[in-house]
Amino acid sequence: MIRGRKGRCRRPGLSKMERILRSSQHLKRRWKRLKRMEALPNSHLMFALNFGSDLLVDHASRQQCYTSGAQVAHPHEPIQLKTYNGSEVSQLQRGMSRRCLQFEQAQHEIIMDGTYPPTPAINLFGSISPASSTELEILDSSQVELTISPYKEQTMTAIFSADISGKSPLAVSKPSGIGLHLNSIVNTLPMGSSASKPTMSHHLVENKISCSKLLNLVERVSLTAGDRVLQTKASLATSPATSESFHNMEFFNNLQPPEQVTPHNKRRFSSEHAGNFEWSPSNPKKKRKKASSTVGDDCKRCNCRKTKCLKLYCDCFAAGIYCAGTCACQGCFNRPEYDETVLETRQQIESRNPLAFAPKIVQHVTEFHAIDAEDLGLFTPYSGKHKTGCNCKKSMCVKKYCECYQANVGCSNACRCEGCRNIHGRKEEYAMTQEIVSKRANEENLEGMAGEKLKMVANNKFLHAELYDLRSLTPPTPSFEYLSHGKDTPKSRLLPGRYVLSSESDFSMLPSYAKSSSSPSNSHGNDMLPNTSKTLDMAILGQELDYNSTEITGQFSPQFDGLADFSDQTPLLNPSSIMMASSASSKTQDKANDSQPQVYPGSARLSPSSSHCWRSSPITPMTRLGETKNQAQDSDCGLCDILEDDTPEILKDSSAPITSVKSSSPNKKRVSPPQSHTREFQSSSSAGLKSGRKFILKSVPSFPPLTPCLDSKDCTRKKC
DNA sequence: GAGTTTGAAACT
DNA sequence: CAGTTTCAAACTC
Repeated sequence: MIRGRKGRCRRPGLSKMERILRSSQHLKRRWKRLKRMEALPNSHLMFALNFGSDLLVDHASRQQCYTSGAQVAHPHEPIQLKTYNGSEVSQLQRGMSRRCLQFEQAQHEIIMDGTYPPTPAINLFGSISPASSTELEILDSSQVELTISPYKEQTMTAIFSADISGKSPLAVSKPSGIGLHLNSIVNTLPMGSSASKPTMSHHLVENKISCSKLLNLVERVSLTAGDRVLQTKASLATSPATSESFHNMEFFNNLQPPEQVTPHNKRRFSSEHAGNFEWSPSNPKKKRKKASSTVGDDCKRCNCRKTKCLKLYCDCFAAGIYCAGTCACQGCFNRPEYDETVLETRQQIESRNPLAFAPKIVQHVTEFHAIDAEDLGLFTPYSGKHKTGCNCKKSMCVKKYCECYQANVGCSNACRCEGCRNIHGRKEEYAMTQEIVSKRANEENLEGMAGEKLKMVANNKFLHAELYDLRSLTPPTPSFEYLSHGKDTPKSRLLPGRYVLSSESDFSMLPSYAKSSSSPSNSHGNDMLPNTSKTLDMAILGQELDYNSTEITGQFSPQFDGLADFSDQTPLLNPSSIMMASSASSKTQDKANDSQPQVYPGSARLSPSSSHCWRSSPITPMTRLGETKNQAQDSDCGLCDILEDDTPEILKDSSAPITSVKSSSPNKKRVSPPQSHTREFQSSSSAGLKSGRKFILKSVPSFPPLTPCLDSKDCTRKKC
C-alpha cells in the first residue's frame, strides 16, 4: 500500500499527528458530551481513539482493520479513525457513504433501550449542512464516515462496523428516515455479513484490502483535503456513496434484533436523542406535518391514505421499513404482521423496476473533482447526484418537490428539469464543471502514468507489459512523445476522449470484465455492458458508475444498492461483496427468524441484499477499480458524453502533447501486489485516469486478486 | 388545518 | 416509450 502520497495539504503547518491528535481531542470532548446525553459505552470512544493512534504510529497497523471495524470520522480535522479492537469484530461494515438528506428526522431510530447497540450502524447523523457538519459527531463507533466537503457536502464515508461485543446481534439502527423519500441516500453496509465464518477468510482479505484503502483514503483525505471541511455525519450505516440505500438499511435491520429496533423504539430513541445530536438542522420544516404530529423524530411518518403503504409513494415502504404507530397512514399494510404482503409487493415493484428501491442519490464526486475543481477555481458543485435526475417543471429545483434539491445535491445531466436553479448546482453547471475537471484529470493522469511507465521502462521491468500498457493507455501518444511536448497544455489539450482508449485497454487487460462485456469496444464501462442491459445490467452499471466515482473519493461507500440479483452478476462486485452478500443473506434469514426488525426481513434477499454487497465492500476489487476509474468520470452523463465525443478527437489527436512526466508521480509510490503486475498496472492506470495523479496512486495500492472478481463476474454473466 | 401545488410513481 | 392518472409530500394561506 502506498501511503505516503503527497497530497495537497491545506494546512501544511500541521503534521498529520497533530491533526489526528486534535481530532482525537475533539472527539473526546464530543464524546463526553454525548455520553451525558446518552449512555454510550466508553469503549467506543476508546476504540476510536486507538485507531487514530494506530494510524499515526504506523499505517501498517491497518492490519487491525482486518479484524476490526473502523470508523473514520473527521469533523473538521482530517480524519479520525475509530476502530474497535477487534478481536471480536468480525463484522465489517463498510462502505457507506451517504449523503444526508434533509430528512432530519429520519435518521435514527435506534432503539436501544437505553443502550447503544453493539453494532454500529447507528447513525447519527447527519446533517449535511456545512455549517453543522462539524458539529456532527460520530456516535456510532462502528461506523466510520469520512466526509469531505470541500465546498458543499461531499462526503466520503466509509463505515466499518463491527460488532464490538462480538455478541452478536448487531443492532443496527435502521435509518429511519434518511433518504426516505429518496431511498437512496443511505448506503448501509451489511454488517453481519462478515460474521459468517465460512466467509471469514474472504473477509479477512477483503477487510485487509478495505482497510488499506480506508487508510489510503484517510491519508489521502488528510493530505489532500486539508482544511476542507470534513463533515462527520451521523448516519445510518450506509456508505459514500456512501452511501445510502435503504436497502442497506434493510439489511441492517434484518441483522438487528427485532427487539432492539422497532419503529417505536426507534422513534423513541430518535426523539430522545435527535435533538441532542443536532441531527439535521437542515430542515426543521421538512416533513413538518409529520414532525408536528409526533414528538420525535422519527423519520418517516407517512400519511398514506390510499396506497396502504405498499407503494413507493409511501416513504416508509420506499425506505424499506415498516410503518410505525406514529404514522398517520390509513389501512396500512406495511407492518410486520403483513410481512408477506409487504415482501410480495416489494418484489413486484422490483420486478417492474429493479432499481426501485435503490438509492436515488449517488455520490459521484471524486476526490479528483474536489481537488482539481478547487484548484481550478471551480466550485465542486456536486457531491452527489440524483441517479435518475429530477423532472421539475415549476419548482425550478429550488423546492423540495425536487428530489435533487431535497437531497441537497445539484442537478446533473440526468435531470430533465426546466429552469433549473438548484442552489446545489445547476444542470448546466454540472456539465461544464465535469468537462473541465475531466480534462484536467486526464492531463494529470496522463502525466502521472507516463512518468511511471517511463520509469518502468528504464528499469526494464515488465518492459513488454508496460509497453503494451502504454499503448493501450495512450495509444496515440507514446510516453516519449509526451515528454517531447511541453507541459504547456494542461487542460485544453487533453481530451477526455483519450482516456477512452486507455479505458478500453484497461478493460482488455482485465479479462474478466472485458470478456464479460459484450461490447468492449465502447470506451465506457457502461458501454461495455451489453446493450440489453437496460434491464438489470444497465441499471447496475449505471449505479456502478456512480459508485465508482464515489469510490474514487471514498471507495468505501458504494452508493449503489444494487439488486441482490445483480450484485452477483455485476462484474464489478468484489469477491468480498459477494461473500458478504451470501453471508448477509444467511444472516438475514437467521435474523428474520429471530426477530422482526423494522426493516423488512426479506429485504436482504431482495435487491437490497445486493446493495449490501456493494456497500459492504468498501474496497472495490481491482477489476472494479479499473472499471471504476474509467467510469468514474463516465458516471456522469456529461462526462460520458464528453468522453465519447472526444474519443475521435483523441484518435486524431494522438500526437497531442502530453505534459512532461513527473518523476515524482505518485504512481511510483504505489506498491504492487504480487499479482499480475500488468493487470494491476492497468487497473491503476485506469484509476489514475479517472482520479488524477494525486489520487490514483493511493487508491490503487493493492488490488485484490482478480480471481474472485472474475468468478463473480462469470457468475454474473451466466445469469445474464 | 384545509386547500393547493408539485412531481414521482403508477398506470394505460 | 409517451401520455395520463394517482398519490402523498411540500407548500400556501
